[in-house]
Amino acid sequence: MPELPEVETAARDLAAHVGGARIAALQHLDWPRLIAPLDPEGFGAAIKGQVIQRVSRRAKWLLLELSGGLTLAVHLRMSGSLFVPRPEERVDAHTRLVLALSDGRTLHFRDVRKFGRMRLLDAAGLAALDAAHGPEPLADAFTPACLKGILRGRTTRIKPLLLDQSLIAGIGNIYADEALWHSQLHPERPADSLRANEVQRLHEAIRFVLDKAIRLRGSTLRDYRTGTGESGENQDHFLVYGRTGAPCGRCHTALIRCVVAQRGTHLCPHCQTLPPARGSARTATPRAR
DNA sequence: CATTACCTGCAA
DNA sequence: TTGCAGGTAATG
Repeated sequence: MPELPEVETAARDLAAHVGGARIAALQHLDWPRLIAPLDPEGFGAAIKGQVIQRVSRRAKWLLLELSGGLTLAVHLRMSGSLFVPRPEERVDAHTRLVLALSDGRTLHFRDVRKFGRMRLLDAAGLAALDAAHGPEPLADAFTPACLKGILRGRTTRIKPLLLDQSLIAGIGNIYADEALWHSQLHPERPADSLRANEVQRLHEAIRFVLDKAIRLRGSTLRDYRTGTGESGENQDHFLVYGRTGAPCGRCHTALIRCVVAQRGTHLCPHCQTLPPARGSARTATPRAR
C-alpha cells in the first residue's frame, strides 16, 4: 500500500481520534512476528497504560509517541492498515492486532499479507530510523536544488532512485509512476542525465502528486484504509498507474506497462521517451524501413 | 544490478 | 494454475 499519502492520512486521522487516548491492553494478536523481537507478554506490558501523546509520520512509518518515552513505530508494508473502527466493526480473519483503549474504543491493525511490522523505539532507535531515510519531499527543505543534489553523480535509473527510501522518503510504486508521467520523464533515464529544467519538473511533479493524494485521503486499491477505516479516493485520479491501454491524458497514445527494477511500471510511450544512449548514434543498428 | 523471500488473495 | 499486487530485507 501505503506510500507517503496513505501513511500521512492515517497519521492525521489517528492524531485526531486517538491522540490523548490511553492504551488499556493488548487485546488480540494473531501474528507474533508483527511485534518481534518482543513477545506478546513483553509487548503488552510495555504499552499497557501508556497514553498516545502524539501521532506523526516519518517516511512510510507511523509514529505513535507514548507517555513513557517510547515510540510505537508501525510500518504498513503492502497491505496493512491501522485504524479506529466503527463500534460495530468486527475483528475479521485479517485483523492481526487489537489494542483496547481505556475509553472503550479499539485500535485495529489489519494486514492481509502479514508483511507489516511494529517496533517499540527509544530515542536512539527513533534517531536511527530518521537517519536511515532521505528528506521528506513535502518539507520546505526539499527544494529543486536539494533534488538536484540527490541525483548528482548517480547513474542509476530515475525510477528505482525515487523508490530508494534512503535518498527520498515516502515515494512508492504508484507515485513514482505518476510523478514521472507528470514530468514527462522515462523511468529508465539515468538520474544524473536530467537537465535543470527536467529536475525542476520532477520536483514539482513529486510534490503535486503527493499533495493531491493527501487531499484525497490516499489511494485504496485493495486493503488500505484511512485512520477511521474508510477508503481513500485518489485511486480514481491516477493518470498512468494501473491504466495500461488507456489513452494518455496528454497525447491519447495508449499507455503501456513494462517492468523496471522488478516493479510494474506504467508510462506513456510517446510522452516519456528515452534519449539514445551517448555514443550510440553511429553504432546503433538501423531500424527496418 | 538481479533474484528470492516474506504472505495472502484475486483475476486472467 | 499462473502471475500479479501499494514494500523491503537478505543474498549472489
